[in-house]
Amino acid sequence: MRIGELATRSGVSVRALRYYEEQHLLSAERSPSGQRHFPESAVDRVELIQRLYTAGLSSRTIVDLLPCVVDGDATPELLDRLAVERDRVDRQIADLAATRGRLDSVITGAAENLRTGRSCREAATG
Amino acid sequence: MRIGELATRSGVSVRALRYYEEQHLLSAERSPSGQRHFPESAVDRVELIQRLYTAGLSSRTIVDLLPCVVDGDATPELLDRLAVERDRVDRQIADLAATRGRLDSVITGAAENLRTGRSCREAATG
DNA sequence: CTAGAACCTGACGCCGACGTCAGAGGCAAG
DNA sequence: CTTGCCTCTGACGTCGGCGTCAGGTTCTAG
Repeated sequence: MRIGELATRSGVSVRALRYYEEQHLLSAERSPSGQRHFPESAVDRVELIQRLYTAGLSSRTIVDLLPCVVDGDATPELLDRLAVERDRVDRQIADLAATRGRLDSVITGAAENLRTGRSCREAATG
Repeated sequence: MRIGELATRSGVSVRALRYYEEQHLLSAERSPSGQRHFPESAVDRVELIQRLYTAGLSSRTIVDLLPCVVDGDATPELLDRLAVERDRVDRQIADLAATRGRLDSVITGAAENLRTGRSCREAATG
């Protein structure tokens, strides 16, 4: 498929796809006129890339790990880097969970204050 | 305390602290000579700010929500924004958990391939 | 054949959370 | 007094993941 279709199907911009190719995250056949042609599998691959991006991995890291993630093909060194990233994601999740808890208790408390018709500040001074 | 001490105690750079003040995330008394002086409570506050940053909130959002988070003082509108952010964090956690699972199974699979002394690629071609 | 959509390659713009450098005070110790 | 560290205010630099514009080619529908 051409780049426009891949863009709509994977939900990312055409510009982003070109960027991914530039970063060697994605490869494409070229038609004689120079247009990119992607296989069906590119849709999944782009979604995977997005997933890794949102997990905080950089292009550099992703390009190193992708062969391993896609093919299951790894060296001990790659395995290490994968474990490092997984652990980072673990810490990130724990951190977010703590923040979520904090936000939640703030929401609960503030909602309670609203319901009882007074803020903590007012409660303190009055 | 002065800015250097706050920096070492909260684990962020002096530059970052000045930036936080500039963004109205932090306020400081000034000595006659212009040096900032922070109360003890600033340490916790900086850690809270860091927590919210790493949860993906922007300075703009944090500055709006901080009074609420710190004082429990909220309007219905603020409560909405808090809930929006909490839900975003929820989705982020779910997303990360999925990615973590993916990474983990890749690691397991690749480790298995290494242990059995062959890659998937080799397994496919031989 | 032609209009318009889709595609191409540069190349500059952007944004946020700082890093970093410059140049100039301030402050405790010997 | 001076040495040396801390602090100050600008102000420009950075980096990553694109957005966006320019100027040109290519594909497709009528």
